[in-house]
Amino acid sequence: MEKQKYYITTAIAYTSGKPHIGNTYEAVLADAIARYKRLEGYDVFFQTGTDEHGQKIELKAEEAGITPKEFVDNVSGEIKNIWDLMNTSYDKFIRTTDEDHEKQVQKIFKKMYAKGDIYKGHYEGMYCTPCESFFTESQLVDGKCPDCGRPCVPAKEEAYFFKMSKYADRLIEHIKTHPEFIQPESRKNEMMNNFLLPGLQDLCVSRTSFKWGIPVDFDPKHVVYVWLDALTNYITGIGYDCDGDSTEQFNKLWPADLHLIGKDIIRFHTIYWPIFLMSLDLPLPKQVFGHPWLLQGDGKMSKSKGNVLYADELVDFFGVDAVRYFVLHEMPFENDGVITWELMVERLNSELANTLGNLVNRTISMSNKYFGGVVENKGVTEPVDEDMKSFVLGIPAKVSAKMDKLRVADAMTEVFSLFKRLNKYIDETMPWALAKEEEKQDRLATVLYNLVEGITIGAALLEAFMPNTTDRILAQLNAEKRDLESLKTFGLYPSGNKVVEKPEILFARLDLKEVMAKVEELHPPVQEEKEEEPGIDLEPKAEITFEDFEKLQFQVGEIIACEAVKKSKKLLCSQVKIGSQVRQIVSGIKAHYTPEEMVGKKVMVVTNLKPAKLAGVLSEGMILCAEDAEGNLALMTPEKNMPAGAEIC
RNA sequence: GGCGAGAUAGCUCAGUUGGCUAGAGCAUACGGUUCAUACCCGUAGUGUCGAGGGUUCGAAUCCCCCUCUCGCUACCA
Repeated sequence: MEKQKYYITTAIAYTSGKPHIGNTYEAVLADAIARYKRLEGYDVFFQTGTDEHGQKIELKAEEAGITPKEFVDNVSGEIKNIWDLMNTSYDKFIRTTDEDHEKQVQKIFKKMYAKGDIYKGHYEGMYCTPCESFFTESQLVDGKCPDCGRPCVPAKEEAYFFKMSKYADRLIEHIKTHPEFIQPESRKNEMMNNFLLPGLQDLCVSRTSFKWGIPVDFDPKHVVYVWLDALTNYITGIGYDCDGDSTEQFNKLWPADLHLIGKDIIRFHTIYWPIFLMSLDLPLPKQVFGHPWLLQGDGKMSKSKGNVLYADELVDFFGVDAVRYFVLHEMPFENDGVITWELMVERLNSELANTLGNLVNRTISMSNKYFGGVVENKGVTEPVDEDMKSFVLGIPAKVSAKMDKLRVADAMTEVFSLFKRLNKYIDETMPWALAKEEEKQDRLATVLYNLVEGITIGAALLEAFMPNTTDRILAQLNAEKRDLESLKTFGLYPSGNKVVEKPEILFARLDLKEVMAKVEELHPPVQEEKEEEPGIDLEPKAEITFEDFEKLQFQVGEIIACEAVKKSKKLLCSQVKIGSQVRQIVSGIKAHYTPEEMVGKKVMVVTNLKPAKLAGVLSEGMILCAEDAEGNLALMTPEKNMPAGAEIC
């Protein structure tokens, strides 16, 4: 019988810099699923890769003084190295700069245009370069990008648009009739309620403001929108051709069984991507899983805080399989996971070193001590054996059930419960006591045989998560790798085999204090932030004349009262004394200042701004703030005491 | 403001269609054991199951209301 196919993908990684452990997690998770499916007998195709176009990369390359291609070659190589270091078993590593991909994207664009799904229009609005996104004026946060908080620049482009609304009903229907399509389910509601049901906007799918992208071949001043470019990797990577000349591989693999992505890009994968596919008359992927993020304990990972964890560094500390274990185990299904040095050391010691490593070690030691390493099934069983055996034989089904639901962390926990059961079996049978009695030698041999067999089964189940560890255990036991089918039988370890003489330590225990000391050395606490504070470069706005500037009126205002705006999450409403009058000003700074803090402050106010209503509250001016790259705000206050109303000029 | 998810042991969480004295892991304490990487095994816990009300013979579970947290989204001059 021909094997059933299973096509799994990760999101392709954006080549703007080195991926941290949170990004690496996705590749490891996909790898665990891919490996498990292979164990189950599927013909698995696992694709990952890098997303390499866009203005952000064009700018980064310019900063680095190299061409965009050189830049992405470097970063893509680095990402591939990390994926390899983590032992991910991808079948294809696609790059969006691959020639065949680029060609195909151009053809796809043309086909959508010919079909009338893409039309030419104009786009006017504010543009955020890092996010590659247009926003309307009203969407901006203090003139900044609502997604990343960085500055936006006004832009008007001739642009191509995709008629999203044309397929919206079909997509809604599909989501309703395929409850498994979007995982976890809570994400489904968000997409439906926020985007689909209110009505989809047409999507701008081309850019003219930069060059580093795939040109629209019939209108070369446009490049294809990066998301249209990136999403299609899932089909171009396996040989899609939109002229109907797709490869056999494509016909076999598509539709994908699982797109594994971060929860932040669910929208692109469950709305835009399916609609693009509909436009191409292709079936939709069976499932999109938006996994949660892996965060570091002391706040979000951030390069400026110096607390970013990278896979290669963690591997230096703990080894590849331990790192795979951490990221897979600490990641729950729906909520973000947290990873800390303390937690990693704790997991390593208690689970990997104590439960698993020590079990293998003591079993091999006893085999050598009592029988010179020869493991023989003498068939002297006792009632306690049955309970252990049925427990061990029950685990594969449990693991399988968890994996079917993509509960990888839970699946791993099941495997470790097997090892715990074997430790208990040792206590139940007390081999050291049997060893002292001449007539119990055959019983002792049977017990040790059962242990070796049990460990062999556990090791086989570990393969998807920690492939190296599986190999190392089996090598020490002189055992063959088992397929899942053979795990239904207890006793397949060849009786009379000899285990290794000296057990190898699988996972060495680590001392938390020593680890922390080393970490400190590598990452000196960044107290003197001021020392090397990186400046922030903004997109330059168009030059204005002095007359333009003179139109603005800035004055010192004293906040005499302040309260939160009831109906809003971000707004504070302040009464600001300016000269003899009091103005009411609403500002989006609730996340940074409490109303109490605001009162008494002297701040910089734009006083001749046209009044407007925010969340139904009148605002007669604007309080000015400075904002850093992470969105932290600081009120602008006069350096010396100045009276309310003083002009700022 | 809209939509959604959640609040259970010190910590992280499980609790399927309402049903026997509410569970697991980690951490803690005590006991056992010595083959092993000072390891393993066992025992013990503590819970107003967020607050209040209701339905029911019976509610962590269903309904109402309140408080708080989180996600997405809108607004954020």
